[in-house]
Amino acid sequence: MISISFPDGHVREFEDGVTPLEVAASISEGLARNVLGASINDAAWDLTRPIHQDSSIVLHTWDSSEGKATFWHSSAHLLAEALEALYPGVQFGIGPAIDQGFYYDVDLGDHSLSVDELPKIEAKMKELAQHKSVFTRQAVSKSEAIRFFTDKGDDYKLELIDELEDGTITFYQQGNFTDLCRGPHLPDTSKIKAIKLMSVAGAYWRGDEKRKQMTRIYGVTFPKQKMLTEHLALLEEARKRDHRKLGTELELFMFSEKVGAGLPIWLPKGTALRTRLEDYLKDEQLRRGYKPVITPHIGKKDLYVTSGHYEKYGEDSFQPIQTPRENEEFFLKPMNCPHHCEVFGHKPRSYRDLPVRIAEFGTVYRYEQSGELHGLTRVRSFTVDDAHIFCTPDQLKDEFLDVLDLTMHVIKKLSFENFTAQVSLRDPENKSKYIGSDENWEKAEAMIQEAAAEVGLDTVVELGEAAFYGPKLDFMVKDALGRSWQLGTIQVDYNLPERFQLEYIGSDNEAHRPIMIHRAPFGSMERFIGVLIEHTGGKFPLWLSPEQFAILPISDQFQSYAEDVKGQLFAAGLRGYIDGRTESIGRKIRDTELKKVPYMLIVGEKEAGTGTVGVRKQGEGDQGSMPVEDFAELLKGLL
RNA sequence: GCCGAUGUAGCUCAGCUGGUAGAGCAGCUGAUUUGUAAUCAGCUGGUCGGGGGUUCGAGUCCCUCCAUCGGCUCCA
Repeated sequence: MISISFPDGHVREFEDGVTPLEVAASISEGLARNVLGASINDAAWDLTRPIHQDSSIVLHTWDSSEGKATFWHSSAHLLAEALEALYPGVQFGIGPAIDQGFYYDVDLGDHSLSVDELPKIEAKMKELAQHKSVFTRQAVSKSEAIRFFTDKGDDYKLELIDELEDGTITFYQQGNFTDLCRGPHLPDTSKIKAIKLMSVAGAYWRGDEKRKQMTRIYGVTFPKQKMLTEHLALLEEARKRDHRKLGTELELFMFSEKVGAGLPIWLPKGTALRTRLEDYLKDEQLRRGYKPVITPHIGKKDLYVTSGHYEKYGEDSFQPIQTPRENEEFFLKPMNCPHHCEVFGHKPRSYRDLPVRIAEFGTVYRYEQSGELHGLTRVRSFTVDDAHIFCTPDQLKDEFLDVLDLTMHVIKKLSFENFTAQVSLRDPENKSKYIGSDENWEKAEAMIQEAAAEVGLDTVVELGEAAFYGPKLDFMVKDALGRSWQLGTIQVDYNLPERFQLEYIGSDNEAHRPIMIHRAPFGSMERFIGVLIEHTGGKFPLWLSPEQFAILPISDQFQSYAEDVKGQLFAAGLRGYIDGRTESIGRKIRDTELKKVPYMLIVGEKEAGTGTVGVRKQGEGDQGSMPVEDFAELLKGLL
């Protein structure tokens, strides 16, 4: 007998060799039916794999991420089995579960797979799932594993095996398909009831663009058809919130083929929104002692040689602009920091003047590869709500904490509750990618983690995500389709002050090197607003909304009363317009609803006679009528 | 940049195996003066993404460039 302990603490005795599935069955029939995977002593475990020692157990159902991962990983194997049946000779890379499903990277030789073939593969998967093929786990020696895939002719698997320890290698087989795999898997394929292959994409083998590009097939599966239907409906809803679609519909911004790809053009409504966001941060920064500056959009090549940007990105930037006579070379600025370093350095600085906080909404231009461009979230020209803080080592922590406070303030103000704080450190395997001494890097990296811990911020650490001059604390937010974007960022930098030979005179009358903090709470106005559009679905908070109200006269006769109301509301500091078209009230309401103007004010005979407005809230309908001044107060209370 | 797909009026889309473009909405004009999500009628509007080719004839086929979409790689 062995004893097995459960997450709630209680312990029960079972026969030696009991399987998690049997354990589940001993609890309830329903659990046995719904369980998808298990963890034994925190290690992933197949439901049908015997347990031979005293253990702790966690049973995973669909409601847990482990349960879903097991389900989707098994689905990837099912996809592979179908592909092997339909495309003999296909070679397999990797096929993991991901956030919303799974994929498998395959090499189909000369055949280029088109989306039209997906239904056929889907059908094959369904057919194979119904065979109720059992997933069998088999430990194999490294030489056996190599022999198997050599015979099969799968170079990718051989490369993977090459990196594995002998004695740790397992195969999983279901039906006629055998794969190198760590597991775990479902007991059999029959649980996979609903299958949808989503898309086909290219993906470099092992993520290396110098290696072969494989075909990646994305799919998602569910234990019930209804869940798939709901999932697809949810995706459809998310597409409606796509900022590229809403941005066009609400006339916030546009792109023009003539102006150029990745160069957003802000339309009046988008500009109104963006300006309000900028003004809000500018005010906040003034209160916190930032000094706004304005610097040019280009800078001499030498500036970027000094900063190190030229060496790092010179080839991958927009190429220099040359003056016609002198052949001087200027680059469009890809960052504001070199300019700001010059601002700091323009006069002698005393320790008494520090910290110096130089702020600028600076527009920068970066060459992004054509395939990378994406609405407002990945563009070639964007405006950073940038500032650079130059301080003494003693001040660093406090300055960092103040920046953190400001960033959290912004995130809260815009209700981005679901962010991830990511500590982006350098890749210890590849230090040559970065400038500066190990000592400075270590100091900076330690400081960021310390400060984050101090304010109780939950962070995830990512190695290799640092900027080339320093580590970062990045705030990541997901878009409507679940893609993660970096918004706010705080970076500690010991290196640029050195490269620019920046100094201040300390109380000891000696020259010292300041430390620099780069920070941008929004990150980029473009990306921030792109993500904001998706979060709000275009229904912006009242203080940001380009129009706060629309006055809808029932007929022409009430035009002058409408003007009257508008005058009163303008006087109260609110903004809006009159829809004076000769249209039915139903029509005006519909159009205004679609424009997502927060409040509609219906004015007709009743209202004109009593000095009131009929208030209708966007998306919520009629709110009854109230005196104009009450409405003004109501709105001001909401700002 | 790479793999795959798409590109027809301002927007959403139709256009079969090649025979020289069509709808709804928007816009304009007129009528309607309207009470909480589309009043009616008429009209305008497209070098079918650009260029090249095949063909008697190309929105439909081929090449190429551009842009967009889904990914990969990259992201100071």
